[in-house]
Amino acid sequence: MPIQTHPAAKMNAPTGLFANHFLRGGQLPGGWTDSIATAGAAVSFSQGQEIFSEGDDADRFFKVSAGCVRLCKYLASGRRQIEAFHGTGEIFGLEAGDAYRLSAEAVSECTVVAYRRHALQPANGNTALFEALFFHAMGDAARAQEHSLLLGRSCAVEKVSIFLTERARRDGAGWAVTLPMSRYDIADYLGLTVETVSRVLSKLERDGLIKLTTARTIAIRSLTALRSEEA
Amino acid sequence: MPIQTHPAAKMNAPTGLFANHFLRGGQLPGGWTDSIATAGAAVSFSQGQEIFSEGDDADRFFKVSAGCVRLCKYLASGRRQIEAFHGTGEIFGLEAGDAYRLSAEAVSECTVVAYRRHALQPANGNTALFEALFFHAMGDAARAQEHSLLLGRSCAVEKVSIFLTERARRDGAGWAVTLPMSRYDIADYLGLTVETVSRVLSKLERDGLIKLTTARTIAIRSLTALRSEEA
DNA sequence: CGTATGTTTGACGCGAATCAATTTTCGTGG
DNA sequence: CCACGAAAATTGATTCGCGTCAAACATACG
Repeated sequence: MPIQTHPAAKMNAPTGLFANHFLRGGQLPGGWTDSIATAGAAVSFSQGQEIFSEGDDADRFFKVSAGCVRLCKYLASGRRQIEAFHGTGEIFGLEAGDAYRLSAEAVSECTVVAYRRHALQPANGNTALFEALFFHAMGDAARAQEHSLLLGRSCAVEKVSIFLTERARRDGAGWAVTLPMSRYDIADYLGLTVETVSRVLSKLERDGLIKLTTARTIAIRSLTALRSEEA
Repeated sequence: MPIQTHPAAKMNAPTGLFANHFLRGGQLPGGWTDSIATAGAAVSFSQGQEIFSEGDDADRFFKVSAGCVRLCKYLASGRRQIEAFHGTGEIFGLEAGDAYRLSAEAVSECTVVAYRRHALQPANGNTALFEALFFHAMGDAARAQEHSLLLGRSCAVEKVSIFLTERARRDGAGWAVTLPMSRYDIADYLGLTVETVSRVLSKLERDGLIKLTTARTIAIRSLTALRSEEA
């Protein structure tokens, strides 16, 4: 069975300002990076390492060239909320203000390329880049809203099911989903505890919807059934 | 005691593309509307009326000139999640795709002005408008992420407390917070039930943090104490 | 004034968090 | 290559916050 197409991918091209770009979450059209100065060569981070921290001066933004990055926020109580995971080709860390509102950390060993924010100049006639950034911001907002929906109105089984189908759609490798992140990361992304995530995965396996090949590799037995678990 | 300034308002002006605009959530600089064609005069909606529906052709976007609008999504199960409330001066309904991803409804009697999306042309040299839209999108993303944090990692008391302090900050009318929306709306915004919202408000009143003057008017007794209820 | 809608309060049950204990996985050095 | 220790993941027992169900009360509207 083919992986179903995400609703957003079905949209037709709109008119006017909106006629040129259709981007998947966080991505920008190829070649755009040539038009602005980079802050340097690609930088690698080992697993768990911090790329930038909430409150840091947001003078740079990044593109993932390999691996996976998480954007998260820590509360005074020690709780953590992961806002998003960013994989290869996606950009992150572009802020409107002068400080990062979230921290970025390497989920897995990863490589990112940094770009200087002040290199972005709207007056230089590079409307294509400008448009791309605009759509990036719009995509960010859309994904954050989807995330809110997930967090606000779903029970544990629904959350995990949605997470898995979304993952399956992303890496598009058929039924095998490879998770770069830990159960803790998944829990903090879904607003659950590690134990609950683990329990739900076990339940989904007992029900025959998935198979936990290894802890970080999940085979999806029935995407249809899994989707039906989504509210 | 003065209402505390929201962190975002404290940011210093950044450089480059980011040097010109500092906008509160969803707002655009005055006068920008003169530069594009409107779809017509202001339109009024009565309480509860639908402005647009999820899936509708998103050829227009709107600015609230009076009243309050809610953006929400309905799940198949009948559950509803409110993503945001938009008050006077804020714009909403600007989409990257060709269809609205959310429905917009009038929370209170309200008036909005519609603008044609295709009137937005980046090539006409109107970089100021373009920048404004970019920052609008960035602001949308930021607020959606704050919302995620709220939904994912807060208990009922924290959610309501954050909601109230945010409201107090918005209308800035000292200690009296006027709520244009019902308890149902608040509940669906916070990912709670009406009963829980009501119970928490009663508890906050019992504890002396607020005073329920009328159902839709709340006097804040101690903003400090209320803030300490936040996570 | 009566009906509908919105709000509050109470009783109860369920789902997910918490606390606790294994088991598994994985990185590291012998 | 295997042994070891640490971290990750799973599983179980119990608690508790919030949802659900139900009813009383308040407010707005025709």
